[in-house]
Amino acid sequence: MKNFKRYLVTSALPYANGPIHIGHLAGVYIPSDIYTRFLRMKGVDVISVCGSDEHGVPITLKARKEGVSPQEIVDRYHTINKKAFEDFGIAFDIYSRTSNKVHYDTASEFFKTLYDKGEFTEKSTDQYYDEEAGCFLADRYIMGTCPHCGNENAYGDQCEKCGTSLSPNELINPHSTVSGSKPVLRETLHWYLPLDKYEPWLKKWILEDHKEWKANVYGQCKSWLDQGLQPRAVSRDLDWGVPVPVDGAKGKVLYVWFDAPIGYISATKELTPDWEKYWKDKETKMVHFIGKDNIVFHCIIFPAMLHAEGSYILPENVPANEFLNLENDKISTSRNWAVWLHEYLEDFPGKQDVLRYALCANAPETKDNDFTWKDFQARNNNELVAILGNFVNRTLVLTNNYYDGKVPARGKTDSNDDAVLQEFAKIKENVETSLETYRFREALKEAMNLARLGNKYLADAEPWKVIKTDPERVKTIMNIALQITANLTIICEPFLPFSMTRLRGWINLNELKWSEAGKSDLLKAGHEINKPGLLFEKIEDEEITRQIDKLLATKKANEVAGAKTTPGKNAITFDDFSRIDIRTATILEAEKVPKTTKLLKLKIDTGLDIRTIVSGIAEYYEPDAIIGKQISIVANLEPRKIKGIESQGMILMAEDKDGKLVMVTPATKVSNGSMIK
RNA sequence: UGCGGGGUGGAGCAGUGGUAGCUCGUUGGGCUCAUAACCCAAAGGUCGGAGGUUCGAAUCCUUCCUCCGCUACCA
Repeated sequence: MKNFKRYLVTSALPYANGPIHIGHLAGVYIPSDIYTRFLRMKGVDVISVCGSDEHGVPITLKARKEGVSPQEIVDRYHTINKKAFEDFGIAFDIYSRTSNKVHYDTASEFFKTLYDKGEFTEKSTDQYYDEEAGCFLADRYIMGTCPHCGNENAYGDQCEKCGTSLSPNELINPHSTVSGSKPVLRETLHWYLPLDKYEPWLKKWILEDHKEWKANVYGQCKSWLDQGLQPRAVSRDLDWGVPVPVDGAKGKVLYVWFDAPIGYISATKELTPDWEKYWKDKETKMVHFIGKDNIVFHCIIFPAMLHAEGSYILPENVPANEFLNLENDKISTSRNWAVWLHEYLEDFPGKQDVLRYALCANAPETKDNDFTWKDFQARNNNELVAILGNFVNRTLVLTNNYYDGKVPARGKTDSNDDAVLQEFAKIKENVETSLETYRFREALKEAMNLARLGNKYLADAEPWKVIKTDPERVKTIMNIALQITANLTIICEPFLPFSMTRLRGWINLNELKWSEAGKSDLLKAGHEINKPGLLFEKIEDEEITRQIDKLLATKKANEVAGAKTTPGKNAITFDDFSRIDIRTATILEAEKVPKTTKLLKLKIDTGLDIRTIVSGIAEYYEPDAIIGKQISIVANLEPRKIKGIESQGMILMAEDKDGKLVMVTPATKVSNGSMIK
């Protein structure tokens, strides 16, 4: 493995439109923090940079909704998030932001360099413009009727009802979700980064030179590269962001994904005048910690930008994590389905390490994982308290009881003692190897093995028994137990910095370098220790129940909030209405359409005829259960082929606020083909 | 539809060709210094299904099922 002179660790810039939750922590910031702390302890030159990502459309929309300026929004969340990181001991050297001047200058200059080198291509396109709001609309902010399934709430990029991907101009009756008005097409000029041009270079750099990247990262990159890269726009029509530094580019800003990663550079600039040695010296190892949604940006687009610019180094590794779920459900900011850092600390003051431990032990390193409060409790009670806390406690209590808090001298060791002492170095080695290969879960488990070793040692040596027959021997035993404790303060420091600080206080030990780990004379004979407290406390069921109740309350609140009925539609004439042929019918046969989750193929009696209708209700109705049911249908809807089956009409369903579909059935049985009017 | 990542004892994970491991939980025993914590032992898996390659497969190939992503900058 290549030896580097210094390290540059970056952590994904959190988007400043909401607070930080446990998913962010588990996916990005805990691993990056452990990694950074480990490197610092090794005494290598390392800086860790992060900051708020403060541009982009969602922030402007949030601002518009609240009637404040975008700056106010980002100020709010920048402050909250910066504090949350500090509170959890996430040890960035700098937590910057992309709305500050250094960043504007850096991003602007970066763009200018590429522009001057002729790296960009320019292209004019027609895009939807919202005249009322005075802005261009991203695909996502246009809604309309899906041309395929008739869903009236299809987005400009995709219809969630039938799953087809769309482009905004396919939508029938498009309207802006910003103002509600009908958008118009307007021509606009943008700059593109020709990713296709860098494709061969990227292929070699990733697929050949970085086979060691994590499977999820490498696979994702390979998939993109194999499919062929397209030029990507680097500018947007928006008044919030870094202005495009080119004449005639008024009203245009750098697209967020272009400016955000440059935030790493500007943060470094803000931190140190020596920033260039971290970014431009081949002796620097750069590592990006991110979540899986960011893989493409950090592995393909940003490296392509850096490569095009020419003077920058590239990331050595991009250890992306998968996602963390919460109690079996996706974490969601908008649905408030999350554990927010600031709220956690209100409920569990001083227990940062417990969360750090639980999240690291259960980090989504290879696949999505689930965070449950029960698991959190078990990790705390069965591992932190029972194994680590307990070992420390029994060692310190015994030392205080037997030797009045003075470290006893070690006498002659027996073979078991020697075996234990030799384990130190092995454990240190294991932790180190795991950390260097970004396997944090494993590293943590290895670190805990030191405490396990300690417990076993005490159980085997039984000092509380031996003290009655051979007090000299006990001095050796306790000396060794204390050396294990001292080693713990080093080995566990990257993972549990708050607790290890307390532990060092109890044994009167300064923070030691990583290289001291593995030694068996960290505490000299006669060294005095203090009265210990409890390193970790048991978490009772009631506290866990309270958290779960809190989440259940959120779920309820969401349902109430979601209960808002869809806004009414524009008036139509009676003539419009009478053109629709709605009538009753009875289901004769029903079967699932193979290889689909939602579709049922139904044979129905409409009174006029027997016909086939394909309907997306399979998630709510079992085929067998609905045979014989009377329903309402639109009989004169243009036939459509769905999954190769011609569907002749549509079944009327009432859609509940949670998306649940319910049949519209006549209150009492009527003859098939009865008109509904 | 396609592509990427998963599917291993009750839970969470490791294991990429050679007798299936770890942590937690469970059961039994031991110990009593310790926050009923600790130590020992045991039970528990035909490694998502099917087919194939091989002397031999969780591990390679084919196919199917299933979860999560790639599509709302939400890590």
